[in-house]
Amino acid sequence: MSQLQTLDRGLQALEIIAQHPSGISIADLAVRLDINRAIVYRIVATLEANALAYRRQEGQVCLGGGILALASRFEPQLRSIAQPLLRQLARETHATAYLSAAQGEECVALLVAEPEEGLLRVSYRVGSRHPLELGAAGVAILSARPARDNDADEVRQARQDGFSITRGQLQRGAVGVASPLRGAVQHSGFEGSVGVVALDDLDAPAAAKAVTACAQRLASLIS
Amino acid sequence: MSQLQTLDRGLQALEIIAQHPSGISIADLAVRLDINRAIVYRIVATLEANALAYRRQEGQVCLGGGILALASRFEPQLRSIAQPLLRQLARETHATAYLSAAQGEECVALLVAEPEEGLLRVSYRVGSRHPLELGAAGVAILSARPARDNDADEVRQARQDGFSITRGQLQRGAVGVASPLRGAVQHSGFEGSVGVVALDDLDAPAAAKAVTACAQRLASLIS
DNA sequence: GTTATATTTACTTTTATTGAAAACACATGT
DNA sequence: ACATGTGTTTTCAATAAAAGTAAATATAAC
Repeated sequence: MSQLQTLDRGLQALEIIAQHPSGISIADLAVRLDINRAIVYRIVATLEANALAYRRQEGQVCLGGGILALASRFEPQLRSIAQPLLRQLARETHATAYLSAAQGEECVALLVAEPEEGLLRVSYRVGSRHPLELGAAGVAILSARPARDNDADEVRQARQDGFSITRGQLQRGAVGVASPLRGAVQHSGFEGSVGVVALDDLDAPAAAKAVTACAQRLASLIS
Repeated sequence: MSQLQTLDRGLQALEIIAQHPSGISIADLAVRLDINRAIVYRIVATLEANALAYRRQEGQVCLGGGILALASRFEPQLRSIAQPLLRQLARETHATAYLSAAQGEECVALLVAEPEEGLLRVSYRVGSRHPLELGAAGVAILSARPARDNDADEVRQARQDGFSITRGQLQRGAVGVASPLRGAVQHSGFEGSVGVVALDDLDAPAAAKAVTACAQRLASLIS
């Protein structure tokens, strides 16, 4: 399964540019990518031609508006419906709430809402990926699939309970609770779960209740 | 100003994938890009590795969650504040409302809100680009810059009025009204404008009033 | 003016990419 | 079991594309 170096570098560059809201210089970009400056000029020119980057007067390279054009094609209805529910869930549980989806063999965080209060909070970045087997979100998704012989115990348990709880799988000292989106959505091929993540102080039973309720609510809204 | 073919093809592929919410087959993608299937496999593999695409069981290539990770870095506060204002503006004027920004020498549509009612509506796609000199949005942005000798008449006029009106510059039979974001935002290096676009039946004076009010409101909110 | 820095261009070397073909996997039907 | 078709991966030689160096050209800073 070979990949394309040039494309990969370009996408990495895009990622780095995105990490710098006020822009990054070509020179710095070259350092971060560990490649020749001349190459970076060509990469940026190509990104620019596709509206994914642009340059300020000072020469800083910034993320371009084209990225919104792409993102706006991504489940827009889902986002606008889910975001307020997640905010509410974050408030209720005093924890970081998220919506994740299965993509291939991985679990990707699509939307995140952080609680307003609280000194410490576990931040879970949009776009984070990890294997489906790891973490509450992925386990919840697996538990919504038909039972298989090689299912992990956690998955079986989650299938019974309607939600999954994992501790420290993705991050030491973090607890995650998640519940899958069931019903009509599933049949459309979308596999997702709603969950929260917090430090060990999470009131797990209460969170489980809130999370499953939120998942059911969301599933019914998008059916 | 040379570009990189491989990167360009990859980005084109991404764009095409985004246009197909339910996914597109590798074969179709190869046809659309007019390149060998084997290459497309490599492109998709690379996009996949960067979470910008993923494949369903049936093999359809879909837009990946990584795109949200990138987009979430793009002026998130701006978007959440501006979107409701635009919706309101669209309702008031019965026209398609938008927020645009200057990126290099081009004007890019960042956010769009379409009026709910109305049979015909001019749709303006997020991510659309055109020269700053063309269209109400770009003219409005230029009018917020310091006066220059080679400014077009439209720009001078807009600088006086506080808003710009153009007819049929981007699309025959379409009228655009836009007003620049002034104040603190400007000094942060962001150059933007709020506007509406509609068919010739637009009540231009009323729209101009609503648009300038919206621009001022938005500018004050994000200062 | 000088110096420094950023950007583009020119050009050679190298190598990643291409594209065709073949091998492979995996269904579906005969 | 065998053929047929589709989708996917791999192999491999030819080549175009990209890399990287250096030089040329801006552009700004002093």
